[in-house]
Parts: sequence; C-alpha cells; structure tokens
Amino acid sequence: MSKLDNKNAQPDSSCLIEKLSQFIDLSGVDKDLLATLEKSSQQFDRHEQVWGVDTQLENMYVVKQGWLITYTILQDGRRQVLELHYPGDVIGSSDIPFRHATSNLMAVEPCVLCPFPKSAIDVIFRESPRLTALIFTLAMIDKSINLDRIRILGRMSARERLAHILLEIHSRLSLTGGVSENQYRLPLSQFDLGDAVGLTNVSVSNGLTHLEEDGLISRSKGMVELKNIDRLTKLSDYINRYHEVDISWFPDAST
Amino acid sequence: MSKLDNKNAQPDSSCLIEKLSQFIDLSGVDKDLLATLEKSSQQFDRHEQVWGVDTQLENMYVVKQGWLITYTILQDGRRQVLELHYPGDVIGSSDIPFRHATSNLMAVEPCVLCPFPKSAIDVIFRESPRLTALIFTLAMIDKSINLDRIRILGRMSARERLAHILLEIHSRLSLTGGVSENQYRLPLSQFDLGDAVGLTNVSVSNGLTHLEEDGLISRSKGMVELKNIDRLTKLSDYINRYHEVDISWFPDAST
DNA sequence: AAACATATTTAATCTAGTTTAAATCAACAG
DNA sequence: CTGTTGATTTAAACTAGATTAAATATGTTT
Repeated sequence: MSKLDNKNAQPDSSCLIEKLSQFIDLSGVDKDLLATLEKSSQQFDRHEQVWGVDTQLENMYVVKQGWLITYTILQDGRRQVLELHYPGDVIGSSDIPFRHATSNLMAVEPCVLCPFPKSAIDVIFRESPRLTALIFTLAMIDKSINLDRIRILGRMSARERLAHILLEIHSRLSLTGGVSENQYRLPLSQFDLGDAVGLTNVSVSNGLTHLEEDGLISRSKGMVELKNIDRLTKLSDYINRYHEVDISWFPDAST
Repeated sequence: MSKLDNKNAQPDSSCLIEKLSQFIDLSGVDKDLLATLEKSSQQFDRHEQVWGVDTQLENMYVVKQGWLITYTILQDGRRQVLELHYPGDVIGSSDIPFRHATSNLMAVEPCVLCPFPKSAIDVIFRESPRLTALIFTLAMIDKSINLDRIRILGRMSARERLAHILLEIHSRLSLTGGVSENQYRLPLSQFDLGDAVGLTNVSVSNGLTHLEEDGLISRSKGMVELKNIDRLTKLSDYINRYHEVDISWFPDAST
C-alpha cells in the first residue's frame, strides 16, 4: 500500500474540473466548488490495489493516468473483471450507497489518481444541480455499458465477446484522444481480457488470433488496430453508447 | 398498445410518494413536488410492451402492480433479459442520459404503472437534494445488482446462477412484503429465467429440478420456497446488497 | 368436461469452450 | 549477450451446457 502523496500536484489544474469540463461548461461557482474538493494526487504501482472488498470507502477518484480494473474473486479463486477504468474516468460512484466497497479496484499499470472525499457528493447535490446532472449521467452511461456486458456474457460466442469489448474500449478511448488511425494501446493481458468477458486466456488467444486471421484486427507490441470496424460492429452487434448521450436537459449553470 | 388510462387513480395516494417514503422521511415540500409530477396510472396486459429500443422516452415509471422485464434481442432472435422489475421499482433512470431507450420493457403479467415525465428529474435535481440522493442511491443499488449479474454470468455454473437469482429475487421481494416463510410467487417462465441468467430453458429445468432434489428449494403452482437459504447463499456466493445500504449521508429534508 | 395452447420435463446427441500442459515468444535485469 | 520471468500460442482430451425433439403436465376457453 505504498501510496505516495504527490507533492508536485498543481492545485490550479484540477483533475475533476478538467474531466467534467469535457462534457459541459462549468460556471465559476462550480469550478470553485470542485477545486475545494480535490486532494493531492496519488500514484499507484502496476497491480497495486487501490481498495478491496470491505474497505470502508473514504474517497472517490478521478483517473489522471493509467488503466485500472474493478473485479471480484469467487470462492474457488477465479476472477471476474467488472469494469475497466481509463484516464478521465470518475471511479467510485457505484459504491456511494454502501458502507463498504462492493468490489476490488486495481491498477493494471502505473497510475495517477486524484482522490476526492466521498462525502463531497452530498455537497454537490446541495450546491450544484448542473454538476449533479452530470455525475448522474456519467454513472448511467456506465450502467448502460454494464447492461451491454450482461448481454454479451449471457448470449454471445467467444469471438463476438472479444469483438465487442475491443469496440467498447475503442469508443471510450476515442473520447479522450487515446485512439489514432483506429489503433490504440491495450495494457490488458489475455487473462484480464478473459476475466472481463467470461473466457479463459486460452480462448482469448484463440479468438484474437482468429479475428486477426480474418483481417478484422491486427496486433503488435501491446497495440491493437481495428482494421474493419463495420464488420466488427455487425459481428458483435455493438452500439456506441457515448454517441446517443443527451445533455440538453441539464439545469442551467448556477449563477 | 392498448394503454388504458385508469380514471380511477387517486391523486392523493401517489405511487412515487409511497415508494420513496419507504426509504426516507419526506418533507411536505418534497411530497408536494412529487405529487405534481405524477400522472394517472396506466394498465398493461401480460406480454405487452411498455417501450421498445429506439422509443423516444417521455416517461419514467413507478411499478404499482405486477412484474416487468427489460431485455434486448440479438440478431439471431435470441433474447437477453437485463433487469427484473417488481412492484415498488422506479424504472427508466438508466435511460435518462440517452435520446432513445436502450432496451425493451415488457410486462410479464398484468401490470399497473404510474408514469411521470422524464423531465421531472431535472426539477428534482434543482429543488430537492434529498430526493436527488435517494434517486441516485436507488440507481446505484440497481447498478451493483447488475455487476453481481455480470459476475454470475461470467464465471458461474448453471446451478449457481439459478441459486443466485432466486436469492436476489427473494431479497428484493422481502423489501416490499412479497415473501412469507421464505416462499414467494414467481411469475417468470423458465424461458424468462434462462434469458436472465444466460441459460436455455432446458438447463433451467434441469437445474431447478436438481436444486429441488437436493432439498434447497421446493416449487408448486408458480410459487418457490427457499428451503435452505444458508446453503443457497454459500453455493452462489450471494450478497444481499440491500442490507449494506447507507443513507446517513443524505442531505437534510428541505425546510 | 373436452380441446387447445402453453410450460415443463426428460432424453440423446453434439459442440464451444475448458482444462491441462508443453512450446514459443517477449521483456528486461544483470 | 544471457538468463529469468511472465505472457502468448498451440495442441489433446474433456465436459457443461446447447440443441433437438418427444412426452408430460398445467392452465384456459368453450
């Protein structure tokens, strides 16, 4: 648990403000509110656990750098990866209703996180309807992605599941500039990928090889390229949830 | 689409107020707010669709009577049931961020729903931080149940999945008095159940028969009895999410 | 009560993905 | 450059659950 307080954190370039400004214009009041909340950033090593099941959660986090996963472990030791987290994500809203964390959160590579107190959510609800709407919306987008995951786990073949999650990652990374020429860095092992879509590492290897042979993707040195997005989309019945988001109903910026 | 407006709906016994009062004390102001929002109730027949994918959502609903399911259909016609909805549920918050519905909503038996306009959420965010916290919390509980579903779909055997969903239903119905002596009415067919946990109806039949032979459950005339909750819980690694909910942080009732 | 439609059970066969294990490949420290 | 560690690939044997289909059971309508 070697969480190093990063003393170099610049208080003026807040992670939260940066993240949330991508979606809506923030008023000065909202920015001041967010600035108050944010603590100095923390670094985490590869495979370091940020919190575990039954940790009493003090903080939520904005991801400044690196990928993380939430996961659970079954009695027999098998693992199910529940959610992937990327730079720009707000992590922890799912656990707000609960006294303890409901899953484990682990860095899959070196990460920088910006914590802010869980209790801040209460302040936001009271002070800023507009920020409230935004945080609610982000949580609901995550939820719809979870429902898509349920769909592929319940009813799809190995190839389809893999195509689907590669597209999902592609969509999410595109939001924050992590994709160019349909190519992105994929820091997940085939174990991680398998645990996310309910397959063994062996099936992941076979499936990816197969997709590559069919010319749908190509891989090299931790990078993936989606060579035929149309066919991948059709194969896995993929829907980009980020494209349909409607923020027109948000309350006006507080004066 | 024979949605019958129920002219007998009593405006003074609001579904929303009744539902939300189960969790927190509502101030007079909050009650007035909710009363304004609610429309007259609607009835739906067995297997009638309330909304479909790509319906432009006008309303959210409180379930007054009957069970419903949200589901999606794959290209090949197979179905995945995403969520179960019971009397007392608020349906539709997942779709708030989106212009169109992301799934289909269908009554599995005759239902009575109380619609309120989707736009009301904006009013609630602006007027009542306390109601906001409640609605957010309910959505996050649903989300954690979705994550549990991902877990069982990704990594559990047929028997374990069935034990898990029977316990999940048990926990939820217990909240609103739908269980006595660990026995409850289960209006879902084995097709429905299978589509919820990623199995065929044949595997559901086999699995339930097996659980019954082992003395873990018993069935008769659309009722299920959980005869050994401890063993079912251990078998499926079940966690009752409703037990860990913490509402102590909610903003005070507005004055 | 008879007739029909719908659900459930049972059984035989088949297959996608698991399991296990060995071989190959890649990354990196010394 | 080499040895070590971890990740990926490949292959063979196995199995849980799918598929298909027929037999019962249950419920509803007339």
